[in-house]
Amino acid sequence: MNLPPLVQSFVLHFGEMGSRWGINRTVGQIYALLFVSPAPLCAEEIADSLGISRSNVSMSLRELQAWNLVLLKHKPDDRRDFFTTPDDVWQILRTLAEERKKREVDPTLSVLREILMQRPASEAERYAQERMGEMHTLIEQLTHWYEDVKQLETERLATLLSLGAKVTKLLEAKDRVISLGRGRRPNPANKS
Amino acid sequence: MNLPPLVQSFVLHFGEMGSRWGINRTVGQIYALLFVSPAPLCAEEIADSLGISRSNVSMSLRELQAWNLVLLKHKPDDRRDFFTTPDDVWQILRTLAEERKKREVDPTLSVLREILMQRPASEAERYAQERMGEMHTLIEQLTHWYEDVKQLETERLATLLSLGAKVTKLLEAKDRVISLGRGRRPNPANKS
DNA sequence: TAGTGATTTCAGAAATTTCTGAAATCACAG
DNA sequence: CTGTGATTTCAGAAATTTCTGAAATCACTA
Repeated sequence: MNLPPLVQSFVLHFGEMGSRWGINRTVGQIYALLFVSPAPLCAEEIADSLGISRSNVSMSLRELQAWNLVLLKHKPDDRRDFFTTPDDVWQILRTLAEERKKREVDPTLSVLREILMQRPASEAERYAQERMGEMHTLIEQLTHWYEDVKQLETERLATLLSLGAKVTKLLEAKDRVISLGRGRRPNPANKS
Repeated sequence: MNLPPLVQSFVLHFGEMGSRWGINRTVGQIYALLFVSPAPLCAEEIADSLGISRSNVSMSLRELQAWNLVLLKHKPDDRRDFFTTPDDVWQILRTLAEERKKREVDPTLSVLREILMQRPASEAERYAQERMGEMHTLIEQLTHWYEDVKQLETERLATLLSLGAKVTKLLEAKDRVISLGRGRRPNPANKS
């Protein structure tokens, strides 16, 4: 591996991290390298910088493309493909969330739904279904929230983040106002 | 594997999923099995149900304990250990979030901070640091938000979830009230 | 159409992870 | 102590994943 020390630490860490997620070491390293490179890199440059085979780079880039995590660029009068990551880290976060949901959450929800449709043939199955129902409900709540907030513009999203738990204070305040103004009982869980 | 069909589907799916995360197939399967079992199971029962070796069960349970994902129970006059998962799925979610943060986010933050302390020795390093700074800022924002909302009682958390993006509406309303009442300009990003 | 360089594919090699059975350890009862 | 059963450890076997080099494919030019 032939990189400036700071970049190398970063790349190595992402390699480690990669294996702790589902993606493998090389994929993590390539992503990290692209992320901190000022200009797009071609496959050969990546292979040289990381000291890995050209074919490994090809396969790993394919993987990153499947995750929508890299952008393909071209230089005039150069047939080679060049790769980068998006500039905006918020955009990267969104992509990551979306892809992980697609790969991890959606299949689980669909398996759960499938199982919950069936009729339990024993007390053991009845109880198992009950538990899966609880899990299903929780995941649905989380994904609904996600589908909702992912629509927000980045600025609003950042605002929401920075408020954190303090929004609950607002909720209380709002409930007071409403109940005061219209004589209704507060019901913070009401969706509409 | 010797399980009721519904349970088996669930267990197999979690095994698959496990490998897509960092944990391995067996660990995922054991967790799934415990989750849907009405009563705590001992190691031997797990080994039999899943058709895996006793020693594999032992190592996998150790792994699950390291994740704080299982509870140890004892029956009177029985020396064996029995295992379950917590009843409350929200509690499970909290544990999962906490442990993943500990293993994935915290080490990354610490590597980033370390690198950002250093003085760049070249333009390439300078740019790389800039990018890592962006990443660091984003992750800090996310973890601050997390540290904040994880304190909430489950009921409030659920309320917050169900509101989703609608809280931004409230923020706008609040800003109007404040600016009206006190003659201040709205500043939704203001933390205090 | 032949030639050139970039890229991909893929069979097998290398590395890593997972799993097992046998032995060791442990905890307790008699 | 000694025996019994539960549990853990760990070296190596088995399985899986990752990586490579050689060959194939592709895209484009002359």
